[in-house]
Amino acid sequence: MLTGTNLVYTKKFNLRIVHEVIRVYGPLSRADIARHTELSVQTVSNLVKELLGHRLVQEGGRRSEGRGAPSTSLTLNPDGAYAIGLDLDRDHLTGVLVDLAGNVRHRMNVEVETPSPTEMLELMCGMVETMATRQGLQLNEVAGLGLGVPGPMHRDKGGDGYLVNPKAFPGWHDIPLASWLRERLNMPVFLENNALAAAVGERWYGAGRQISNFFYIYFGSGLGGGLIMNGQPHEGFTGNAGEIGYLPTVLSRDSANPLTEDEPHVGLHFNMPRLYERLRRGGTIVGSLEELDRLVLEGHAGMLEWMDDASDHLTALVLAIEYVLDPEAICFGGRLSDRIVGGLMDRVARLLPERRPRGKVDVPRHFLATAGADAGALGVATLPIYEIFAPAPRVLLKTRRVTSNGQSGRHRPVTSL
Amino acid sequence: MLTGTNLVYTKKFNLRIVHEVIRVYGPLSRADIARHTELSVQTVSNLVKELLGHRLVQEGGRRSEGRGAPSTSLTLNPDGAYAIGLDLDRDHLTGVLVDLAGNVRHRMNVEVETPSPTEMLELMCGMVETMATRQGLQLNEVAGLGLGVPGPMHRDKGGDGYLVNPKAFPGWHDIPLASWLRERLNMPVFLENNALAAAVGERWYGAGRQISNFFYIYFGSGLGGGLIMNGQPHEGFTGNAGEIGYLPTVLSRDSANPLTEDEPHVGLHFNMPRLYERLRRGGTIVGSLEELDRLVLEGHAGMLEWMDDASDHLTALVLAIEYVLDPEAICFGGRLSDRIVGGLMDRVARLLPERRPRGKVDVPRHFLATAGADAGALGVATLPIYEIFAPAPRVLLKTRRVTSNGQSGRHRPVTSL
DNA sequence: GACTGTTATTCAATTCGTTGGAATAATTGG
DNA sequence: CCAATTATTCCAACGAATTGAATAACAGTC
Repeated sequence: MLTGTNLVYTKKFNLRIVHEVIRVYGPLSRADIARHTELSVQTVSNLVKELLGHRLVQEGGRRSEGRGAPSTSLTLNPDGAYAIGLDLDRDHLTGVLVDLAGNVRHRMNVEVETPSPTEMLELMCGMVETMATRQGLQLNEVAGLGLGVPGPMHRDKGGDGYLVNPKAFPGWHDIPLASWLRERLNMPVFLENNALAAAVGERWYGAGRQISNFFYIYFGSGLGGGLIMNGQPHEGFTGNAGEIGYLPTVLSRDSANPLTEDEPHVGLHFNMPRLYERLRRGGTIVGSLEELDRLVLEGHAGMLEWMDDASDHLTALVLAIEYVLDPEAICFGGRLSDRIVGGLMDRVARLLPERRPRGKVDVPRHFLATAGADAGALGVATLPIYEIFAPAPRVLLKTRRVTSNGQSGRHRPVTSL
Repeated sequence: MLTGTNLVYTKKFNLRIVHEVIRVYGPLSRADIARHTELSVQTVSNLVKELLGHRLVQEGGRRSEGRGAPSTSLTLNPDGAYAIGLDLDRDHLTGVLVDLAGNVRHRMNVEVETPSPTEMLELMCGMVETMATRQGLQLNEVAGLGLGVPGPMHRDKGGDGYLVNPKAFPGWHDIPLASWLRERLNMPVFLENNALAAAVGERWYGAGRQISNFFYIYFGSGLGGGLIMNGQPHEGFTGNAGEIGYLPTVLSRDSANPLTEDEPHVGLHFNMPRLYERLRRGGTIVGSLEELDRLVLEGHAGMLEWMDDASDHLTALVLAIEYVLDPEAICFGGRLSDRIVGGLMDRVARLLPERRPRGKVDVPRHFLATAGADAGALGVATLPIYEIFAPAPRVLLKTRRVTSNGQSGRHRPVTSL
């Protein structure tokens, strides 16, 4: 826990910092990097040479600005590493293969319905192998696999996560999906709440690159949330931080509505099957997110009504987040279309001022996620990348705890920063 | 922001780690420290020698366990450093002088009533000088001054905090109290929300030493909260993280109780002046926290009724904290007596199970703060100590940003780890 | 009581990444 | 064409952690 450090770890960290600075602010020259990192130019030169050797960065053309020697610009090499992300939800499995620059090189999508764990394992392995093959990669050339699941989840001692969602995934209790996949694919596997994964993706490739404290409100087939603090994903003690969907609708019992079994928590208002049912009662038969988007575009009354109701609850959640966490920003995204998410954001923005108990001067700003509907899959795909490259403070410490990804013996790490 | 590091910072950090390990797990031998920190025994020996030179640690007797050479035990030297904390609230100003081991060596308390900023400045400087003199210290031998104020607050560009509380502190708008004190006393000054300060105190000296993720619910003359994440205090983007008192009582508007101007946020149920008024309406005249404690001891019906009401709202807040943050524990403390806080905790523990929407397996545990009624003052006093000794990840980085404490030119730092 | 294995601590030499200064190269501005 | 400026690399040096050896002190065993 309270471990020291030494110059070996210093180098590991500085390598990651140089990589990170290029990723976030690039293209950059060696001198630029030195200014950003406050490292000496000599040190930067050495570190860059090493990154070039690993083919993680590449030299661009020489560019001269003002007088002085022209600088050689450095950018990340997109083909420096690949990772695969699988986003599992109650109705679908989406897979993406991304490169180091965050480009989605391949994408697959399958509709599913209450699959059994073993069926799902086969489906997942098939997807991973198919996408790797398409990219012309051996499995051991893939940096790792990220797997996003709808929360809540449970973590065992080794840090591996298990689904805890008896309603959407009956028969999945205590299924060690991550271990299975590691065994089969022989690569690092990261199982994570898809909301937090989406937040990591936004932090890594989206608007979150410049924001180190934000909350991500994730609209999947339910409502989830992920938390980035000090630039790092925050899982919480049991891995369920940000599970705002489970907050009771009515916080105090002495209010006039008593708690009913039917409507206990906010998330139910964002449950897609329930929304379909609600629309069906109004005479509109839909069953997919695309159709919902079309309804909004057409100005469907029942759908707009739902958005009003939903944003009312959403406003409450935003308030809770504001006061408990005081983040710099709140990001809205997920699998719902940008039109729907944007509509909810507009409504929340209108409701918020009158709901804040007293005039706050500094309020977090809201922004729409940049990743679009594949935010979840892209997010989990970044988890292996993040593990390898992120300049987390942890990298500096000697703590050699067993990581949760637990790469088994045979896997040769793609890179060893 | 994304700065590198080098071996100078490595040493600074390792020095702090050794100090911290002794503080938390001590007394420890050099060999013990090496095992904890994963540093080599030689490195530890060198670092300990340096700490001994600074008189920050001291050698105890030699102790032999089993075979082998006996080890010399090391403990912190309580007199290695002193700091002063002032806890300001609407009705009082409490000051403590603490040593490095967290012992309160001197304590002062003054009742106040809507003081002007200049009056308060004089009062504070007087307290600081009095306590320093009693301890036989020059002002420049004090590591620093921590100042706790009831939130919310506002931070300027330089990181200095300003009170934003027009009701309890009229005429204090835009008063740079921290700068004034720095100017007058010529020592580092840290202005912080007293709830967060109490959390830091609990983390540093109390049960929080072993817990690195917890939320501190602070009962002052209002309701506040402080957040420790990854062992570090979390201020939030505007310095107001944890201000749970400002959450609306009823989260969703479509509930049967509409929002009234009179009862908008949860904190009002924990507002002491309002509690006094409530008891007065019931025929009981009290005006201090000690009297409230006595009422509970005597089983006063109105007071017990308030505790029932209050814990109902508290339960809601605990739920919000559980789901947004997922901390390891929640700490209850502040200026209310342990009897009252304990009573509230008991009631919350009874209410919680039936209010959680569905069966959670891992729930944060609750514990009573160890510091007692002076938690706030003790907490702020630890802020300067924390700044000097805490092995925060930041210490490892080259970022030489202007710190918020902003020690001016003349002050010679007590120690330079 | 001498011997052996174990543990704590320090001394001396080594290692390794960062650093500072000097050197080289390329470009702009006058 | 020359001076100033900027980017980059070569080289020697520094400093902190590390490794290995040495010393010391103790418990248990024969």
